[in-house]
Amino acid sequence: MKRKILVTSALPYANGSIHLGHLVEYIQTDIWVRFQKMQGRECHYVCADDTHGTPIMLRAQSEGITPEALIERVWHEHKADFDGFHVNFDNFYSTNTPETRHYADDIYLKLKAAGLIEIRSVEQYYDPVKEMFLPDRFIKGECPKCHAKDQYGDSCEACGTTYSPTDLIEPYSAVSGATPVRKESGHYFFRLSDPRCRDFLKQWIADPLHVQSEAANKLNEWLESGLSDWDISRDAPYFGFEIPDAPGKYYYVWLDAPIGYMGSFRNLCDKLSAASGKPAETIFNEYWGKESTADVYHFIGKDILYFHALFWPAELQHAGYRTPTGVFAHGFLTVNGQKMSKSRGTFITAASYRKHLNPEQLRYYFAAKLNSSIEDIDLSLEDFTARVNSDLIGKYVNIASRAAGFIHKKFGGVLCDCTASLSPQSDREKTLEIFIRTPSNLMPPDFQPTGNFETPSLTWLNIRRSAIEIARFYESREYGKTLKLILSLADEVNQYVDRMKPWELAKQEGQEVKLHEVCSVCINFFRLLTLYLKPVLPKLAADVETFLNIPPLQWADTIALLPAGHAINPYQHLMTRIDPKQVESMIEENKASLAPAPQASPARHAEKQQHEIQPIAETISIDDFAKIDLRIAKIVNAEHVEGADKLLRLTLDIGEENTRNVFAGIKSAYAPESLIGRHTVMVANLAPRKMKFGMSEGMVLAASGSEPGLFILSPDEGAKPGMRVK
RNA sequence: GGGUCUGUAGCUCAGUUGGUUAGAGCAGGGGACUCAUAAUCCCUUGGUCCACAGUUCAAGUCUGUGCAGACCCA
Repeated sequence: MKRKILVTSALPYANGSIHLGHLVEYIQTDIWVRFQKMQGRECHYVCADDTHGTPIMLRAQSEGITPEALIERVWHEHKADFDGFHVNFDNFYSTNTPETRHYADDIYLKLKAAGLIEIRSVEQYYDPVKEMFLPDRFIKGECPKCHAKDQYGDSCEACGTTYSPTDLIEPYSAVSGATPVRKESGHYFFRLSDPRCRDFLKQWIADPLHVQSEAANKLNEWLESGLSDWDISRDAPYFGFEIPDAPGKYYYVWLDAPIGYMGSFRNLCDKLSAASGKPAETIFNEYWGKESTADVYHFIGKDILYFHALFWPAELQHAGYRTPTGVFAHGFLTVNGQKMSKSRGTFITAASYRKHLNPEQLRYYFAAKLNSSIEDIDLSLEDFTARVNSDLIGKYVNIASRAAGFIHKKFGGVLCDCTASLSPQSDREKTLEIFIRTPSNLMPPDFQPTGNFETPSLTWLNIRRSAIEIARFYESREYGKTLKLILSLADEVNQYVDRMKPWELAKQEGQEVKLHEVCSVCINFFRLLTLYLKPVLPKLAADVETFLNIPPLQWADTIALLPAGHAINPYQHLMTRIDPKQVESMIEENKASLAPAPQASPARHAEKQQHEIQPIAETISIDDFAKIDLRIAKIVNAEHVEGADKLLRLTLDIGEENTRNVFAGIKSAYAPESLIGRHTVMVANLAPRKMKFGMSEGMVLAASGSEPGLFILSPDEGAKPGMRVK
């Protein structure tokens, strides 16, 4: 029976852009999924945007849009990034969907029926101005230990101490600035401390197939120190799902995030059902039902291990679902050996990378660094350039390039029969052939995988026998080892070409047959190397399939040769080298990009990664500043501009006789109607600029950062059009 | 503060249950070649395995204590 596999990557939070740190995980997972599909397995890869929680709610408020509009916009942005990096989800969905709500309610109610939900009163800080309870990260104050100012409510960034927000000295709300007050409220807890949960988790973690050993160490530490109950509710106002039997209480975003895997998959089941005729519910149960024989794997960052390896299996177990087959945690990304940093220009978003460099080259480099452990991986930009150029262009692509010329110039683009030269020659080779055709880990002891491959048939045997090991490395997420092995095969092929010296054969009379054979053999070697690299380099592999004029490569194709007379297409460059200047300009652009909005909301979620603000620009004098004439402007009209993706046409009153016409690139963040009547700030003495849509007579000021979101300024009450800002 | 993980050549990394003289790729040096995107091939110089102490016939590998970095502490 076909092996059935469901794979997930952690859900990106709909409050920020995808960056290179996120991509480690999506690329790691995508490679694994592509490998499984090439093996002919029934594999589904689902993900979704994680859309709930206070940060989303506040961000939408500050942008003057609904949370639904915000998550809709971010979804499209995320989707474009994933497509750009060839991350091929079978379904990329959202947690703010009926399916996710259904399973959240279902799991909650089953846990409640099992007696695992308890209501308890919790005293928390409350913002009396905003009339809302404040999450720890939205309370700031002085660190009780080192007395650093403006620290978050959960831990001090200066001394690293962790504490509770009530320990802060002179706390204030990061939302309104008000002094928070303590207030009690009923919270819903998942009783993880129940012996049923503890006993189940203990045995679940003990199975080395479920989590890596490093992760098990960590999980056992939590188990041994005693599990606490988990607070799964939040008070209104909150953007999320209201708990069915508890008005004004919402599921904490971390409750419905993993359930989003189910929601996304259920949504996919509807599509699969339409194609297969099998009821969606049946398909769903084949993967999530208690008796499921399918595999379910979660790829996650090491920081969110406890959500996926403690809470999640315990929830599933006691709500009557199957538990994950495996939870695979990976490490974090550093750039040039350090945390990603905005000031160093190494906080690189997916969109920024795509502007300057080839996404598949990043896939290759990440794959070369990835293994099955939770160690961090480093993107060393110099090493990245050197390695991609040397491995991919110098070694691998070079093989096609050096064979294709002869095939076209001398043989009309047609291959000859390679059967004779690639069939086993000696008795030893014949033995090896049998081993390859009856997959087994046992190799004849006298077979040395490296050394002197004087015959092409031996090289061919070696390339094919490696399929077993390469597959094993992919399966166990040892991509670095996979690529090392594949590249050693590419070295062997280049050595073969060097020994055969086709450029000499081409000059000799009567050597045409030999030349044809050498080049055709080379193309066959190249075809298999491409097959092995395909999970990592899907786009390049597709280009090679076009070049070789063959159907999409599958793992089973490792046995066959291209037939005699097979015509290939003219060779075109398959990949260009990285110029270090491309990397430099990407870094420079990231350094130069506008300072991000100082968001109190951390973008920490499905994957956390550190944020910094842009460095302050060089000092200017008061006279320099005085040159800029800033005026209060009343927006008397605002409208869409036909044919413009980003612009709104604003009509501004600054007290002059005539109004000003200004084009502002704020369409993504504001509906025109919402702006009419507002006061804002404009640069009144900016040289008029002729644009495609008319003359722009100034500019309005808005804050933005590397994350999505744009925020125009508003003067305090009382400011009148035409007043100077200074 | 407690815990998990990491530290091997200029760079990026392999080093199985302790077992000969610690390996690879890149970079560097020398040579060959010119089909190929200045690619390729052959030869070659690099190491206090973070530090100190210990266990052992034997330690990169095991133990302890430091130092440095990453993450977690619901």
